[in-house]
Amino acid sequence: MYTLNLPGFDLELTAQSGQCFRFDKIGDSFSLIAQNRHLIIDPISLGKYRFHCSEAEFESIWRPYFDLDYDYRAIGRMITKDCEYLARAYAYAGGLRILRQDPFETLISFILSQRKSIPAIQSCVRALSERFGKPIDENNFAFPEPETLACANVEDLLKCAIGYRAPYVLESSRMIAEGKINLDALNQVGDEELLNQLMRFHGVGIKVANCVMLFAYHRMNAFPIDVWIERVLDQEYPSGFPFERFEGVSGLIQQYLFCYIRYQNVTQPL
DNA sequence: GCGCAGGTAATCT
DNA sequence: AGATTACCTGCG
Repeated sequence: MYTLNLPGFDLELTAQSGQCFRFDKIGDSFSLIAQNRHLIIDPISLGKYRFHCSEAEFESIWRPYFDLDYDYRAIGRMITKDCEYLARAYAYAGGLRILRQDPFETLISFILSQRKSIPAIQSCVRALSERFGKPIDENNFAFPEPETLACANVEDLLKCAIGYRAPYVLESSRMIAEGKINLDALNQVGDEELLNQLMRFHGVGIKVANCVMLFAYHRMNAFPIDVWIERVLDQEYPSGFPFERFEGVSGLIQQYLFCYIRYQNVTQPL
């Protein structure tokens, strides 16, 4: 157990932000499968958390995973009062952190995400892990390796309710297993090249590629545009969003806007 | 039974 | 280039 203060960090918001599909809320606590581990986190009070792991594990694994050393205050200073809508979004979602997730898991998860709700994506990812992943403990399974999915039968994949995305998952896994694309090597390339390389995967378009860039490669300027963000841009920025003003961190802005519009939709649905 | 949910690729014009 | 359409599956 390791309890500490992490001022400004909002675990609940981060867990339900849609960037990661392996959080479960159990009572007041959160269960997470990542890094080939299973982690329980108890919120104690505002900005204070108890991690069910050693201090050493927290510092070496989870502090980087939760991106706790990135300076999120800098972007807060960029969002001034004249930003109006964005300032409100930031007031709500400023505690969000961009997780540093595994590229393969992120790639496959977002290939699955098309035409699916978040709960449906979660259940698909869990099914894939239970069927093809390495057991971590009695009830929890790591996300499968590319080599395992590359050898899977289509029927077994279809049992995970992934439907027409099965060939996408299979082919992408094969490309990686065969070394046609090296996901680790992509850490070294620039944003534009990374986008192009990711879009070589069948089933990966501009939106999914940007999600992988932001959530797995921590490219803070990647700006995924889905139906929700499209609505925000249409309704709140009819004359265009000032991307130049947030050059380098527009992906974070996207996350604030995304969480805020979804929150509004939950609390006061149309 | 029908329409839609955090899209993509193929196939039009 | 831009618009249209089919597509697995689960849920209301």
